[in-house]
Amino acid sequence: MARMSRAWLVKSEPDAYSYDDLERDGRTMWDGVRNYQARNFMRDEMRVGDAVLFYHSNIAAPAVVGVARVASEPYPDPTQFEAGDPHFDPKASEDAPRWVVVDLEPMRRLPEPVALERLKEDPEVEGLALVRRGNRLSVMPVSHAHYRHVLRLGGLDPDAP
DNA sequence: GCCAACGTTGGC
DNA sequence: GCCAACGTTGGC
Repeated sequence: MARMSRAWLVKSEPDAYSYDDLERDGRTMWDGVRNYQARNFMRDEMRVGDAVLFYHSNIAAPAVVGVARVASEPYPDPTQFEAGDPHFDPKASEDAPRWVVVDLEPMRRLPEPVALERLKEDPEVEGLALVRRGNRLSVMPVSHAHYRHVLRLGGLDPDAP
């Protein structure tokens, strides 16, 4: 039996890379993740076809703004090998890569962005890592129930293709 | 292995 | 711009 697809949330500062940018590019390499917990989720659990909530962070009104799709298996993050790159890691080598990426593709923009402020007062999303105090993870798992709820809040039918 | 200092994230 | 909450680093 095929693996059940999973749902995730990724954060991005829109000044650095926004959902608009993802739609413009059509596909992007999700590079620069330098946190072990986030890395482990990507490396060990993210697979092609998984759904991804795309969240804009570090702005006046942080919000989930769209849905993306994991478009590749995890593979070594090339920026870790590039001296001079902001994400260069001198302790990583081609033989022993430390960091991974996946490719992401845009799926649907949410007709109504779902603000963090909105989620924080919603008992339906209790347990969602995003609304836990002090959470700084940039890649986190989202339950199917929470994923579907966020889509509905954003004005999408979770059962529509 | 402890823990203080430091750096980063990200909401506000 | 502030600062709380973390994660990492490095001296010991």
